[in-house]
Amino acid sequence: MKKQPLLDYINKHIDLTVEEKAFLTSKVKYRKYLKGQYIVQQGDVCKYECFVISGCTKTFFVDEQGQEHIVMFAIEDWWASDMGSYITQTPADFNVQCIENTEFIMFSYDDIEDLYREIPKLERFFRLIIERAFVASQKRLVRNFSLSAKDRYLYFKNQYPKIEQRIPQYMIASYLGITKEFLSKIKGQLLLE
Amino acid sequence: MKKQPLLDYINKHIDLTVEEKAFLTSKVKYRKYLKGQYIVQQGDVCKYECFVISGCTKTFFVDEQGQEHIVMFAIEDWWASDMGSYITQTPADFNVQCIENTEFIMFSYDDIEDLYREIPKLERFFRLIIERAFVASQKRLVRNFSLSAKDRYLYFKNQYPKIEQRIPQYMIASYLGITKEFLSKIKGQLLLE
DNA sequence: CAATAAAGTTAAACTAGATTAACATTATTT
DNA sequence: AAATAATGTTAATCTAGTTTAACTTTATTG
Repeated sequence: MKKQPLLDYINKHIDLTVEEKAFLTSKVKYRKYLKGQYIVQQGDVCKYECFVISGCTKTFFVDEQGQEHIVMFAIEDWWASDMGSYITQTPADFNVQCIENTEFIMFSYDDIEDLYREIPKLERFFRLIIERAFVASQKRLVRNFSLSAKDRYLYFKNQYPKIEQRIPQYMIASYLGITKEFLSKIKGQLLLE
Repeated sequence: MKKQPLLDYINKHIDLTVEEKAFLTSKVKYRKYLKGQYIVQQGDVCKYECFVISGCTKTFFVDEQGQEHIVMFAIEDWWASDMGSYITQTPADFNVQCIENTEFIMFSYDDIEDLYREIPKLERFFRLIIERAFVASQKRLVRNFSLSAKDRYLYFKNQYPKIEQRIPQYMIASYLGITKEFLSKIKGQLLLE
């Protein structure tokens, strides 16, 4: 069943009964998007938290100078959304776009409170997930302050070898907060070492 | 009662019964620290999530070159800890130090699961708190990528006027990810505008 | 398979912010 | 009130990373 990967993932954090699993799967929806399609657009209200079954997304925003900044990537077993927009139901700061054909399980804002009511354990589940996401975000902040562009690249390469392989280099540069030209230079330097 | 500010704060997010409030207050501890004292030290395991009743803390880490980087400040109604260390009970990346005499309500790691068991609503409470913290962290990441040092300073000044007033300038520079000399220059430039 | 678009490279000129170091001001302690 | 420590300023020099622009390589499409 298409929703199985979500159940497996949840199962790592909390135990659900058969009935709870049934209720959960009845309340979330499976959907496929094509490469290039948007899940959320800057300015729209984000209606879904999306669990990635397969494929890959980028979350980015476009600044006043028209420059694109990639905030995160999401692959299998990650979450994609503009959480700020989702939790407050206000216009999104970010875009979420599929950079491969991507399958999701989507948690609608309209249904999530029903889910929490029927399955209070999900509060714990999402607390655990978001705790980890917060910690990762803090650590990334720290790396951006304390590491050079080269070291940030090496960290990324080492930490997410799978992601590095399937994503164009200019997007990695954007994620690292540097220009594609400079990343190209860094890679050149690393080859000579 | 010293723990009242915590109850008021929690009350903004969830409703607790009289018994729940009693249980909660029995399980958390009030404590005062002096300016300069540490709540967590880099390398130690973080045992507490600390709610600030009064005073101010800085969360920072020291990099390999011995440079201090301030990750966040916490004043009244904020939380201070190394959440990464707390949730995984592994050595902390960060220090949390009081930069004023500071009063806390402390949630011990050893008691928190009891609290969740007795008061499941607290799972929701902490989920809501951490969602917001995560969103704030993401937005800060974005500002660091897309704004100049000057604009980051102006944002900080505008967003946290109370914090700016009570904290030495060199700490603000550290929080913004710039040197104290450069912040001084920025402030000089702003006076001429 | 030719044509076009997308992605990556190279190098010169430039800039935001760091570094260093000397000095000024403000708190704190004795 | 003098002495010391903490904080803040100024200016010259330096550097990591940007910008611009021309070019190359790799994918995609008609």
